[in-house]
Amino acid sequence: MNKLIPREFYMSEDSVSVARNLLGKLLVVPASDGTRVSGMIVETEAYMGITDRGAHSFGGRRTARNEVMYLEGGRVYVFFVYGMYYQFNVVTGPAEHPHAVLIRGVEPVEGIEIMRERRGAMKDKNLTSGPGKLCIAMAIDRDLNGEDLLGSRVWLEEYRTFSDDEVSSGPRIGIDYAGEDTLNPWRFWIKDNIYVSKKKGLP
DNA sequence: TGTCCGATTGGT
DNA sequence: CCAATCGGACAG
Repeated sequence: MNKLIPREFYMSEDSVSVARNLLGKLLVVPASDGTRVSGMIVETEAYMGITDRGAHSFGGRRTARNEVMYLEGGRVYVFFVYGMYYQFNVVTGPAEHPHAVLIRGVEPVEGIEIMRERRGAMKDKNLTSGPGKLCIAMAIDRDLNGEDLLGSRVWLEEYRTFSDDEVSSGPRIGIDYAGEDTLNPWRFWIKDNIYVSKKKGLP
């Protein structure tokens, strides 16, 4: 067990497939005392580089914020948004190929008590069911930006796999400004899992 | 330097 | 439905 995901997994240029295959992987971010805090990935979105109007790297945009998107696959891209939330991404593909996969939901596996403390008086179903929520629960912030997923501060492990009939896909969330790219089915999630983020207004 | 707005969330 | 809350991107 505890099988580390190797570099090759992240190096694929097919970021949509990587997003699909990240489902079921275990995201591990040890607490400061070394305690394992982890969650199984249940929802992802692919951001497809310079041709994707929804991506920070659209049009070749390259700034201090998104610089790590241009590194080789297997790096962590963390950014801050809405004045209060962080978002955790996995960089994919070779260097100078600024694709990434946003992790939008995880199911708590280890260290759930620590997650509860970090999230305050929230019901368990709200601990990690959204990209901002899981960053709070797993103590992911700006400090992890650029970190290597083959290092010792944050990494992914094999955990379990899901067949295609257990997985759904559809348009990404919160990118209404992306024009013709808004409707691309680049979001993936595990059917019926309660840690998939809830879109406002849906059951 | 000034303005606009966001890969969200939680409460009304 | 909407406020919170502030850094990044870009215009000037």
